[in-house]
Amino acid sequence: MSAPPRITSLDVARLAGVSQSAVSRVFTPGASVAPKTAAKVRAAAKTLGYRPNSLARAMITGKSRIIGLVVAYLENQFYPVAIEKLGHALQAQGYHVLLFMASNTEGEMERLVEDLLAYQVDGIITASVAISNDVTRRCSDAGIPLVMFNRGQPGSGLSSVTSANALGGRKVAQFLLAGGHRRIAHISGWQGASTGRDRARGLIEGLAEAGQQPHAIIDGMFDRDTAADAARTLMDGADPPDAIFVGNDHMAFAVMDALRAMGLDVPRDVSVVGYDDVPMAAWGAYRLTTVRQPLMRMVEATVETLLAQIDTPDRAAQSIEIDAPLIRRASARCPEGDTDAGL
Amino acid sequence: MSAPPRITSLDVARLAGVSQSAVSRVFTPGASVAPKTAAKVRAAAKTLGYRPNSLARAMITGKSRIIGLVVAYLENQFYPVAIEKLGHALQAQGYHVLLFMASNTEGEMERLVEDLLAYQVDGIITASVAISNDVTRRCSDAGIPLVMFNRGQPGSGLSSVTSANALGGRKVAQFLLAGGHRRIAHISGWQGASTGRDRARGLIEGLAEAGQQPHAIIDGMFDRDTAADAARTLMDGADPPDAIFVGNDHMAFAVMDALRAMGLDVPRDVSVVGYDDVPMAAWGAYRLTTVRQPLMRMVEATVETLLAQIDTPDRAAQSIEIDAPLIRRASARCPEGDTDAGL
DNA sequence: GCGGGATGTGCATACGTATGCATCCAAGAC
DNA sequence: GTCTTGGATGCATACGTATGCACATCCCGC
Repeated sequence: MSAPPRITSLDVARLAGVSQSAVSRVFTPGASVAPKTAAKVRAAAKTLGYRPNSLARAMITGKSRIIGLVVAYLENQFYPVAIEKLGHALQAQGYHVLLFMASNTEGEMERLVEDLLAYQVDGIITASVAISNDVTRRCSDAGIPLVMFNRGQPGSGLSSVTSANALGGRKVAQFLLAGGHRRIAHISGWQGASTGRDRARGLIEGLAEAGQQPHAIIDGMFDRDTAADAARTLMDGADPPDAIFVGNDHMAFAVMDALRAMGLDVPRDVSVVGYDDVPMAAWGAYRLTTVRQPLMRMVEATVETLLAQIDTPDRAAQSIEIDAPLIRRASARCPEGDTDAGL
Repeated sequence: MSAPPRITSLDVARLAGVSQSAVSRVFTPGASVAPKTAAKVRAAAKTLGYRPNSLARAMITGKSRIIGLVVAYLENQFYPVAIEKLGHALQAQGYHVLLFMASNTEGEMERLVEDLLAYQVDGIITASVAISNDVTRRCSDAGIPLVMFNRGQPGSGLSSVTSANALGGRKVAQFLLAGGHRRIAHISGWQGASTGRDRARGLIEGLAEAGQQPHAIIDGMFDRDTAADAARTLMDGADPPDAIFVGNDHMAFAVMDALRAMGLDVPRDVSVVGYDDVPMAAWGAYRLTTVRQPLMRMVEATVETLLAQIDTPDRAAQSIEIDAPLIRRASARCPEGDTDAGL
C-alpha cells in the first residue's frame, strides 16, 4: 500500500542489460541512442513503472523547468482565468507552475522571495498588481528572468505585458463623449499601480482632446467596497455624473450593484464602463460595456517573453502593450447610430 | 546582470571557516550547532546571498515539500477562492504548490500523471470535480497521498473532503417546502460526480419525507449554457416549477440570468436556490439564497488530512463531510416568520 | 582488405545537500 | 587529577540524473 520502492534509472538499466547512461539518453530528447536499445529500455521502464526524477535532472542541468507564479487576490475573476491560460501555455512548453500566494505583510514578502529562489525557478511571472516593487527587484537581482503580467514598472528595466491601458482610457473617453455624456467621473484603479494610473491618464487625455475634463476622480483601490462607496459619494453629490468609468470590471460590478441599490437605472440614469472584460461582464445581470484585455494574446506574449529571456539571459527587457478594444454592451448609452467602425 | 554565480553551502563554509556539514546544520532546524558557529555561518551566508537549494535537499531527504494541486475550469469562482486558501494554508506549513491544469483529453491526463510523479510531489490535492477516476487511482497506486477536494469517490479507498452535500440538498427541500413551494425542480450538478449526485439525492429524500417528489430533474453538467437551457425548458413547459434548486452557484447565476431574460421575476415568479455560496452570491445583482460550503474548514480539513497521510503513510483514508448551512438571501421566497432557528 | 568517419555505448564524475559515524573538546562529577 | 558525558564538528557518502570522454563497433568507399 505505501512504502513505494523508488525506481531509478539504474534499476531500469540493470533490467534492460545496459548502462545507466543509456537509460538517461533514452529519456533525453536529441541524444544518440540505437533504436534497438531504446526499445529495450522503454520496455524495462514500462514494466518497472519508471519515471525520470525531474528534481535530480534539474540539479544536473541547472534548469528546473519550473516557473514561479506569484498571485494575490483571486476574487477578481481576471486573475483566475489568466492563471488557467498561463498554466496551460506553460505546460505546453514543458514548464510547470509553482504557485505563490502573496500576502501583504512585509515578513511574508521576505519569505516569498526566499522560497522562490530556493526552488531554483527558471523564471517568474507576477500576476497581480499588488506586488511590491522591491520583490520584483530582488528577484531580478538574483538573475532570474521575470515578467510582470498586467502591470508595468516604468524605469525598472523589467519586462512587462499589459494591454494598452492609456489608449484604452482614451477610447472610453471618446466613446462616452460621442454618446453625449458631459459629466464623466472616474473611479480609478489603485494609483499605486501603473495599470490604474495609465487608464486614468488615458481618460484624462481623451477628455482633454475634446476640451473637457473629468467630472471627478476617486481612487477605488481595485476594491469592491471602496468603489461602491465612491459611487454613492458621487451620486449623492449636488451635481452627479452622467457616466462613470471604473478602473476594472471587478469594481464596476460593485458600482453597478451600488447604483441599483440607490434606485438608479444603468444606463438611463448613469452610464458605467469597466475595464478587463472578464467572463462575468457578459453575464445577463451586468452586460457591462468594457474594454477587453485580450487575455490569450497577453498570455502568449508573457510566456514568449519569459522563455526568450530564459534562453537568452542577456536579452533586454521589453514592455509589451497589446491593443484593447472597447466592447459595447448595455451598461452605457451608445452614440447615435454607433457602429464598431467608429473607434 | 545575468550569469548569476551559484552560491553553494561549500562557498559559505569556506568563507565562514567551517565545514560544509556545519552550514547544512545551521539551516536544518533541530540540528546541533554551537551558537557561535551558527552566527558565523549566517553572517557568511548573508554576505554571499546564500539560499539552500530546495531541490538538492529534496533529493537527499526524499521529501520535496511540494504538493501537486490539480484543477480544471477556474471560471467557477468557488475554485479560485479555494486555491487561494489552500495555497496559503500549505505555505504556512512549509509546503509549496505545483499547479496542474487538467484538460479533458486522454493524452493530457496521461502526461499529467507523468509530470505529477516526475516532480516527486509529496502529496496531491485534486480540486475539481471533472478529474477522471483513473487519474486519482494511478496517483494513489504510485504511493502518493491524495485528497480529493469537493469531490468523493465512494469505494475507492481515497480520502476526500466535501460538505455534507446530501444533507444540504435536504435542507433546501425543507426550506422550499416550508416556503410554500410545491413544484420544485432541480437543475443538478453533473451526475458523473459525487457532488452532483449527493445534492440531488438529498433533495429527493427531503421531498420524499414530506410525501413529495421533484417536479423535474435536468442535469446541468456544472455548465452555464446547459443550465440556462434547462431553465428555459422548464419554464417554457406546460406546468412550470415554482422553485428551482440549482446544483451550484455558478449555474444558478446563469439560471437567474436566463429567467430574467424571459421576463420572469426572481423570486416572485420562481424561487432559485444555489449551492456553494461563492462571494458573488452575495453581490447585489443576484443576492442568491444558497447553501454555504464552509471553505476555510474544508481547506483546513484537506491540508490536515493530507499532511497526516504524508507523515503516516499507512494511515487509513478518510472521507470528511462538513456541515453546510443554508444562507437566506433574496432569490427564494422564505417561509412565513422564518428564522434561522428552523433549520 | 584497409582506413576513416559516423554512430552507439560505458565509465566516471558532477550537481548541492543531508546525515551516520568518528572524533574532539569542554565541562562536570568524583 | 582522571573519567565520564554530552555537545559540536568534520569526513565521507548517498540521493538520481546528465554528460564529456574514450572506446568499441559498424559501414562504406577506395
